[in-house]
Amino acid sequence: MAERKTDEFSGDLVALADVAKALGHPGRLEILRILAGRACICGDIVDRMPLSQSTVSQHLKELKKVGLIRGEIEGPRICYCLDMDAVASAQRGFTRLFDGIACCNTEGETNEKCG
Amino acid sequence: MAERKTDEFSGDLVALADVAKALGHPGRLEILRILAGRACICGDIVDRMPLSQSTVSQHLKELKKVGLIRGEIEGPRICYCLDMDAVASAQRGFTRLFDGIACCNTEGETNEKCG
DNA sequence: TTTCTTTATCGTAAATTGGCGATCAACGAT
DNA sequence: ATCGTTGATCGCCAATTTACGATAAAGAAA
Repeated sequence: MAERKTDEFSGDLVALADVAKALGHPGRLEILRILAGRACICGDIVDRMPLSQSTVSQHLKELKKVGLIRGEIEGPRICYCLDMDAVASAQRGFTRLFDGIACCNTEGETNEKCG
Repeated sequence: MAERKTDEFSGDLVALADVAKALGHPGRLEILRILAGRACICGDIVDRMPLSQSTVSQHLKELKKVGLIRGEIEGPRICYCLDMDAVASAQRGFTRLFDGIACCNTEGETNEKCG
C-alpha cells in the first residue's frame, strides 16, 4: 500500500508533510519560481517548462491542492499566481520545523556520540 | 514513468526538491523531531512510531540518503542522529526558496489581478 | 557453539506518481 | 453556427512509494 498512515500522526505534521511533498519536484519548484516573477497564463508556464502541457497541468493541480497557487479564469485562459498567504504559512511551517530541530542541538550537549 | 526528468532542471532545484521530498512524509518529520531531542537507537525510534520496524528502517534510509541523518554502529545497534550541517544547509535552501518567492510580491505591484 | 537481540534487506502487494498523447469543454472570434 | 485557442481531464503505462512480514547478518551473551 502506497498510502500513508496519516491518521497516526499529528495534523500539523501531516499538513507540513503535504506542503513538503508538493515542493518535492523540481518542476513544481520551477513553477513557483516562475510565478514569483509575476502572475502567469498557464500557456506561458508551459512554454517555459521542459514538460508537456498535460504534465504541467497536473503539477499546477497539485500546487493548487495544497493552496500555494490559485488560478483565476480570464476569458478563455487561466491566470495563475501565488497565494502569498499560503506561501507565508508554509514558510512559517518550515521555520518552526527547523527551529524545533535546531533548538536542542545548538546547546552542544546532545548528539556528541554522532558528531 | 514515475521518474522525474531531473536533467531538465537546475541542480539546485533538484537538490532542494530531493530534500523536500524526504520531508514529505509525516513519519519522517516525526523521526527528525525525535532525533532533535537526542541521538537515538533505532529501536527506540521504532518504539515511538506507529509503524513497523522494517518500515521505519526504510524511512531512516531515505533520510540518510539526503544526508539529514547519520547512523553510527554502536555494538549490535545503530545510533542515529541528525547531521546538523545538512539540516542547516536544508534550512538555507528553503530560506532562499521562500525569499526568492516573496521578493517580487511584497512590493505589492504584481499579482494584483489574482489578489 | 548456540542463542538472543538488533537492524537491514528481501519479497510482496497495493497505491500513488510522473509522463505523455488524445480528447473534451469553454470561450472568443469569425 | 463554426472554428480556433486554451487548459483540464481521461486513459494508459512504467516506475516509485509505502507498508508489512519474513529472513539475513552481525554482534553480545550464554
